[in-house]
Parts: sequence; C-alpha cells; structure tokens
Amino acid sequence: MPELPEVETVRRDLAPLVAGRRIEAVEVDPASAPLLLGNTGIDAFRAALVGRRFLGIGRRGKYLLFELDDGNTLVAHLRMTGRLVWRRHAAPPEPYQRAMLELDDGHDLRWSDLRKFGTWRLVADPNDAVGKLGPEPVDDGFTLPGFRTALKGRSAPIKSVLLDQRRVAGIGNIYADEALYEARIAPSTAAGQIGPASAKRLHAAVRSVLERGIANRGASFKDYVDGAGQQGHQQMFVQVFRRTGKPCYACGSMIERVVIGGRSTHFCPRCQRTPRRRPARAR
DNA sequence: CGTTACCTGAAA
DNA sequence: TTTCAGGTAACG
Repeated sequence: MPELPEVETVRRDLAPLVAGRRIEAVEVDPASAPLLLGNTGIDAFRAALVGRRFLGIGRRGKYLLFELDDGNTLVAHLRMTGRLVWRRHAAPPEPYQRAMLELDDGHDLRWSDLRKFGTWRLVADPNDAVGKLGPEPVDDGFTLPGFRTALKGRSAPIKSVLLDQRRVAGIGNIYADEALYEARIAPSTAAGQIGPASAKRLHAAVRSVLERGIANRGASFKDYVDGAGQQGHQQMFVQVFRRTGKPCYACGSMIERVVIGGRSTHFCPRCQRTPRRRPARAR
C-alpha cells in the first residue's frame, strides 16, 4: 500500500516524536513474529531494543530506517497494509495491532498489519536490509541521463520498469500510473522504445507526482494512515488510478484498466500513446 | 521475462 | 463464490 510519499509522510510525522526517546518495552504478537521478524526470535529482538534510544528516522525508497543509539538500525517496510502510529500507553490496541514499542514518555509506537506482509529487521548496516535500490527520485541523485540509461534497451513495459525498485526507488502502483498519465505515455510501451523527449517528460513527471503526493500527505485508498492515524488526501487528486470507466479530466475519454506485470494499470487511451522514436530518415 | 506465493478481508 | 488489494521474493 504505502509508496514513497506515504512512507515519507509517516517518517516526518514520527521523527520528532521518537527522537531522543528510550525504548522501555517491546511487545510482539507471537503469531505474527515469524513473518515480521524473520529469523530473529521475539526474545532476542526485545533484548536488542530495550534500553536503546532513537536518534532519528531516515528513509530509503519505501523503507523506514529507525536509527538507534548503539549504531544499529531498525529497518521497517509496511508492504501492503502495515501501519505505524503514535499512541498513548492507555489508548486501546489498533485494529490488527501486531507489535509495539513502549517509549519513555508515556507513548507507544504501534505496529498494525492486516495482511502481515510487513517486515522489521534490526541490522548494523541498513544497506543489508533494503536490497539493491535505485536512486531516490525526489533527490539530486535522480538524473535524466541516469533515468535514460535505466530505460535503455529494455523490452519490458515502462510500467514494470517504474515499479522495479532497482531502477528507481519508491514508486508503486498509484504513482507509476499517475506519472505515466502526466507524461502522456502508454503504460505498455517498451521502456527502450521511449525517446528522449518522452523520457524527459516522464523523469519530470515521476518527481512531480511524488512531490505532490508528499504535499498531500499520501493517498489513503484503503489502509494507509499517517503517524497520527489520519488519512492522506492524495486519493482525491488522482487522474487515473482506480478511475476505470470514468472520464479523463483532460479529454473525456473513459479511463481503461489493464493488467501489466500482474498489476492493475489505469490509463487514458486517448491522452496516453506509445511514443515513437523519430523514424530513421531515408538517406 | 511473467506468474505465484505470502495473508486477510472487502467488494463484486 | 470469485476477484481484487499502495509490495516484493521466489519461482520457471
């Protein structure tokens, strides 16, 4: 569920609340622990965290990086339905609450996750937990030449390449569809077939849809909430995502839905066309 | 490369 | 009853 803008919103909400706080206690639902913690047992996990203080929270792609005062990092991924919210000790459990960290100021960091796909990993080097991630798209490291190299020679549909975290970090299904709409590119277009002008539009569109998503505190279509448990607003401003059968705001054509790489994909068949490289001129 | 599995629930 | 779901790892 949460993509870069949603994860960044949670990070910004929680960072000032946890910075400097000490972890007093750790609770993990035993039934959820194997998927959440992987090979680490609950006792070992608790022993490693209790008494530690948070320094701050970073983010890489869709991962949250909770920096601890012993140099280790708690790397969290919300996957589809994970939530991290800040609550008073006395507050009732969240729906589908699976774990919590009790802090020294009367509050808890509550983890809930209906589908249990989310992960927590305690590591010395966050790079060990995030895999091979491409550049941060809302950052100077995301350059047009680098983006063009990522597309070059690839026969996969551009939609799939945008979702490939090794190419660009943090884009998910909502913002992939929205960026392709903004760049006026059909999602089925082979990535390698995208010419310089289209690549430039898409590069700019990726940045702008993500920045708008952050400005609107993320998109809450179903499960996503921010660090205070509140919904985001970006779902009210999407152009194509889950607008199947509704009119395109630009041309009035019906938005269509197809499946690409196993993911629902929404686009305007009139506004979004397959860009053609400039055909080679005769002689 | 595309498909399947992980898990639970809501909606069609 | 069947399909679908803001993600990703592991398949073939």
